[in-house]
Amino acid sequence: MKRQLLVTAALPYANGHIHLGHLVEYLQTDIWVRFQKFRGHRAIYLCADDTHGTAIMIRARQEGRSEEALIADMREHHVRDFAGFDIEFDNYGSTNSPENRRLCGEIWASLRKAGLVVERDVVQLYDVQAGTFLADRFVKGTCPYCGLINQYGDSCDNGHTYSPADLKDPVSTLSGTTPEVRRAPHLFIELEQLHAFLADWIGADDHLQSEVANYLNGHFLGEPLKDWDVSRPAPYFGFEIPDAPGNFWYVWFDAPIGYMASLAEWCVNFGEKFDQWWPKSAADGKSDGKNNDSREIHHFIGKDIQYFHCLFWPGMLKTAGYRLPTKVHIHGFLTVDGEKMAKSKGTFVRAATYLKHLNPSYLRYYYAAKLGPRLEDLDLNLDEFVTKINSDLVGKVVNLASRTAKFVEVTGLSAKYPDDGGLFAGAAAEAEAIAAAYEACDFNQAMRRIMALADRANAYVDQNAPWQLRKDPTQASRMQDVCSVSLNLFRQLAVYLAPVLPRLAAQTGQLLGRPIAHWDEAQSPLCGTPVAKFEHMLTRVEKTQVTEMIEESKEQAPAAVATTPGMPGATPQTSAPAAENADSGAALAAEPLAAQITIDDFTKVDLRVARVVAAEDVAEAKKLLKLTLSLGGDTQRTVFAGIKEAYKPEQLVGRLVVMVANLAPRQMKFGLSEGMVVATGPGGKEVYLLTPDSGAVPGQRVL
RNA sequence: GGCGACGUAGCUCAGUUGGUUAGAGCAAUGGCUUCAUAAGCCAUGUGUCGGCGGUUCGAAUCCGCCCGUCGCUACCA
Repeated sequence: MKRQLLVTAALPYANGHIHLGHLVEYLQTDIWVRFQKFRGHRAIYLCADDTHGTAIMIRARQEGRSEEALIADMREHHVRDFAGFDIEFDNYGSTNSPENRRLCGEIWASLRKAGLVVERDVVQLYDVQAGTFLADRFVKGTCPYCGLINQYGDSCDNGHTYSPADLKDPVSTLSGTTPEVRRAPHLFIELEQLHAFLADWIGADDHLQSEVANYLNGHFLGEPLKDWDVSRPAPYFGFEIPDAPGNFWYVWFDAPIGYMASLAEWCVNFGEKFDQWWPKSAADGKSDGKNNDSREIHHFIGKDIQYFHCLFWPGMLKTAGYRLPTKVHIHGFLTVDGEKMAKSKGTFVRAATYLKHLNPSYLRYYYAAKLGPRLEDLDLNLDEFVTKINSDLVGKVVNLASRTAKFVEVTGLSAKYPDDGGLFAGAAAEAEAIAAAYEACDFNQAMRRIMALADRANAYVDQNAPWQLRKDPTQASRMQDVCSVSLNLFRQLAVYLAPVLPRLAAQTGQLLGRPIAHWDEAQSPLCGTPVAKFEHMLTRVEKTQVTEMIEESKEQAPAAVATTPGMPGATPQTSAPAAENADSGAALAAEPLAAQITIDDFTKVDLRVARVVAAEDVAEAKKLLKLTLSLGGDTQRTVFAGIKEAYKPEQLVGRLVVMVANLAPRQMKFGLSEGMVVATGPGGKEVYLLTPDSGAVPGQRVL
């Protein structure tokens, strides 16, 4: 049966550049779609830039240009990066499009009609000077419960949560002014009304990987679903809600609808009908994805945005009467050499930087060789990357052509396919198993099977030694036969690898005078056709190329920090830690200066030099060390400091630190903390204690 | 602390509806070959399948507990 597949990858946010982490998803999806097309199904690969939201608005302001100019610029970068990796979208749209506005309106209307929308006031801080409401992370102030200063608008570092309106001494990080408390109506979707439906959908028909269904059941469906705040008061870069003037749809509302908008655009461009691809559900309302026709909808996303795609999105589609996704395929994050990508280590590599140093086919193959159907993180091991490309692609696959093609440049392939001991037939018989692996997104299994075939083919060449036959003119036809077998086995591999390595498929078509256009071409050998002059198809990777790429990524780090944590459309690692190794504006940009204070304000904080006289691990705590600090004489303080990941207790004993000595004591699970030590850094392993220069003694005040 | 995933050769991983001596690739070692992008072929080794206990005629595979790693979450910073 010929299937019709609508396939999407998550929409990259227009606030950051594409990097190797994103590419896991776009390549995984590209390979899958190419595979489907190659098998003769109708498939389209849709994507778009995700363009709305506060982060874009603020950044555009900072850069002194319009949001439209900003997103147009980023779009250009994204499109170029994707093309550089042979990622072939059928349509690349934007959430800031008329189609999207229209579809948002339509879906919104059905949510209204279904009685899912409720209005409720939200108390928020308003920056009069900037003329905008402040999201929690744009406000800083003092915790109303514990007096901790410099805290975000929703919760303090001591774990108290509160409304931003309760924050003491609030300051807008946008303007440095004191914001006003304003009340604004927000619109919420009562997702709980769809609870039963969602629980059913999540558990049914293989819509989700089992581990995902499991996670959602455990984390969300066990209790009532919370209302979803989908509106933002002006100003906001997005679409104004037609029946709620002055309010805009929250970016996560219009982002997934962007899939549909991209489809709509594609339909216009190619004269297709929208509802042929994204049909309305049956009249009985059973939009459960298991419709009896051959139309399928597949979303590929990262594990960070499961929540939106597996709860809100099905809920919206269901309510609007659209067909639900056939499957949401969820992948893990990328690590490099076993660790989270880090700008400081140069492992946060932009797509464009990679392309300066390395061939995109390498990454396509490497990811394919590592990707499985499950939600697992994928490790890019740089040494393995080099050996795998060289040994698999160059040593095994391409070598098959390069070691035999030139022997038959003159004669072409044998007129009749020779006896190869069943090798070609055997490899042809693998087609379905390999296809099944691709279909299941088990690319690593597909690659393993293909490489096993490559091994057999190389053994054949070795046993039949065409270079020996060549020396004996009476063996000319035998030699041609052997090379014909070898090249046909090679071509078979190129067919199987075509979804992953489209360039290799094209080159093979060139070499053997016949384009590779369909999966089934692995079923029958070429005979009696000419062979072109062999040209190198893929060069070996040198470790130095990889090293240079990493080095350049280190240098580039400061410029690449613009991404905003946790924003919509986020594919993996858009929320990677900010760079902190260079004197760029990154750290400052990540945390703008607090409002001005007077010297009196400052002297309220009594900072003192203290010596660590004892430090012990708090075994049950993940982050805490228990420090005993001496302020000189008999005065000692116990402080629990969240520096466990960064320091070992024995490293600390004896050293001087700076502590906040007049901080209100705080009862913690493990004891009373009587102050805090001063440190900087983003947290986790990257915490840096402050130390006075030598000469300072405990008890001295820091001013 | 809670939830989840994972833990198989030096490395990356495959393998579980329970069934004979546990696999692949890479790396390593020895040999062969020299057509090929210092490519290829053959041979070889290694594993208490994280640990303990249970179910079973039989467990890497099922169950329980424990340990470790990672993620989310809580507490906390």
